[in-house]
Amino acid sequence: MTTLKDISRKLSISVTTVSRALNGYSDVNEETRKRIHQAAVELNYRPNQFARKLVTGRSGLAAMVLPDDFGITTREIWFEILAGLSVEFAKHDVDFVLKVSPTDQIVNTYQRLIERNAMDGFVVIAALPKDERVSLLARNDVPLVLHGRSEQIVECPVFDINNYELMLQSMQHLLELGHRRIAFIGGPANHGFMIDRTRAYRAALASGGLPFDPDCIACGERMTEELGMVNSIRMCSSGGEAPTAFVCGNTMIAKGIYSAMQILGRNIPEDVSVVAHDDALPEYRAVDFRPALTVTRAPLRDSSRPLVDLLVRRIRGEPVESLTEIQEAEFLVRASTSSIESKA
Amino acid sequence: MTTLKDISRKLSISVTTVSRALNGYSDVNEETRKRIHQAAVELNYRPNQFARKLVTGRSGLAAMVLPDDFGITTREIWFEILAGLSVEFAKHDVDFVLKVSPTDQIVNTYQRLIERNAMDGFVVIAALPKDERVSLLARNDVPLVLHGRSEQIVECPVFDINNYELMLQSMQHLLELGHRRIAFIGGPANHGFMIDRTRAYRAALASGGLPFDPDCIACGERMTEELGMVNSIRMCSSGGEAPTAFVCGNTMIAKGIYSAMQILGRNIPEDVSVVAHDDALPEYRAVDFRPALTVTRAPLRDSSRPLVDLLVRRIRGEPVESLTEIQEAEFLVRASTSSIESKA
DNA sequence: TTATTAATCCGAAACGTTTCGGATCGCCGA
DNA sequence: TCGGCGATCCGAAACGTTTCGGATTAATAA
Repeated sequence: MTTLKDISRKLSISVTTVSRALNGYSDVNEETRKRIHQAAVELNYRPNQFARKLVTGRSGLAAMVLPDDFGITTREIWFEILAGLSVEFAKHDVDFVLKVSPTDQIVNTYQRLIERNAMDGFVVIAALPKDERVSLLARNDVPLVLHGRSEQIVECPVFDINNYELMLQSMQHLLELGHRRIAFIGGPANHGFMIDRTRAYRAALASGGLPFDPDCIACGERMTEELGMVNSIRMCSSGGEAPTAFVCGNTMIAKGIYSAMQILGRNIPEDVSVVAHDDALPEYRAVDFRPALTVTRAPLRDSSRPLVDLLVRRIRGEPVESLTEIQEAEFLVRASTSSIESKA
Repeated sequence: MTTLKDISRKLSISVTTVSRALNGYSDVNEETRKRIHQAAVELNYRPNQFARKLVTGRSGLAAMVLPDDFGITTREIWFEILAGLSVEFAKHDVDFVLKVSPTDQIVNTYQRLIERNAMDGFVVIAALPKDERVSLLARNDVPLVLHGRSEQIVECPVFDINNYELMLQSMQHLLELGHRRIAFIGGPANHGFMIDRTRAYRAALASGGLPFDPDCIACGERMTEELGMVNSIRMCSSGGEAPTAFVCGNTMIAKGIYSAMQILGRNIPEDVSVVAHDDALPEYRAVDFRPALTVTRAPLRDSSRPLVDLLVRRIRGEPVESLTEIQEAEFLVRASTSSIESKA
């Protein structure tokens, strides 16, 4: 392993100057800088990040800790997120460490990690409105980036999609098509994104002069096909008036609804319209649904980069105020929605 | 952050002694050791692993690098492996870093990691008979543990299941039931486990006095439902004699065969028997197949612990000879296999 | 009594960086 | 001639450990 001292010796230049040359300081002659760089590549020099950490305090390590029961989502989605983060972090020369912890031990795990003081920062996914992880990290002044907004006033970078707006779009689309009874099958009620979407759902109903019916909204810890299937069947076969349209928290839920409607003998879009939010894996293409699914789209895959960028910039010391990014979803009208009139 | 010096100051004991006390050296009085330990917990001391690395050379970091196209398996399986490794490594106080790399860049990624000299070791999954990753790591003297045996003579710990034996068991079971035409639908032909299983497949055929028919064996890069479906249909509907039994590389392939047989109107186990190797996720329970699937079982989940143990021991300097672990699979006879006579 | 030994302890160097606070030198303007 | 300045360079300290090679003391053996 070659060190600064090796270069220094070879060139008869002080270690200080070698260090400063390699780190791009201005007080080194352009000519010597060149010689130093050349020697560095010749000797295949790689800075020792541990020595560096000792003096700068930065380790080049970032972590994510996730619950061993997968929390709100599935193995596949987690993997997608992990893989994305890993490659994005690598671009900034930071190593991504993965911690998996029993769900009831998550906060302890964070606590230990903070005490060890080895990570430059954390990415926290699916923030709750009041999130213990977030407050713990913030309290200890360790950088984090949040996916999903948190109610807590906390000084940290945030990346999120505009959940309020995308729900509004879906609803307006359905309202314009003449739907008067629109159901919403979403995700875990306590999560930020669900709160936003629910708010938008109610706002849209109100703007359309429609009442809010608790029977037309369903939440569930896991946003699965099953959730969509079970709840759409319930809504369609209970005593009340059946919905003519469904808005789904994701495409799996939509898939469940597709199956349910087939079972019930109702056609999409003639009898019921379906809209979903699509943040799904590349394989689960909403466009491959039959009929093709109308969606608001904001692929999960696209969130790794902004998340990592924000965290890295935070670690570098950029002021937090500049580190918020809210992404708008695309709205893609396809074949799963149609005007209510066509039913008659 | 509290350091050795803080404890040293508080107790008026030299840093040296504090360090030695905490590391369990014998040349420190039992009484002072107690005082030091107590002070350490009072001050919430956590050793700085970076400083430690600088002098011992060990960082407490282990890594795995995997291809961004998932290689032979799926997101779900990778996640299962990652999660298992993460929790097992945590038990040894090592952080698990995940690297995802474009498939054609894998070796470069390793190269860079080796040069940076930051990882204590690597876990390498699905070893090829001649594996560039393995030889690269071995050549540079960096510890690794192998899942799956490699043909290369290489000094490294290995964990594997006994692929030869489990295939033999499945085949003997089918032979005893009177099957004479047995197909094998497996995985990627170049992988160690497939080589072993194919060898056992042929050996079993030979021991039963049966010919080897290339039409009765199918390999595929990805061990998916589709692979099982497509190949079993092909084997059953081509000109030749249809197999009366299938041995499958995993349970997904078996699932594909189940679907295929349903399409073809053949019953399991009356018309065809099916055996699979089951290393699957907890949810894909072979026992839930209808009819329940006969399997050789060795859950993937159970491999994290031995893998991590072996690697950690290697890093600690144990001699490699003692670091091989071959696990036998269970053989679970269920309802998907039956005697060939029952067909008549 | 003296040499030896065992039990404890410690000073200082080393690991590979970064950075603070100068030092040197040539040149310019006054 | 001299003070000052800009451009380059460097020594030394610091980060928090571990470890080598003793030092000290008291007990034991000769």
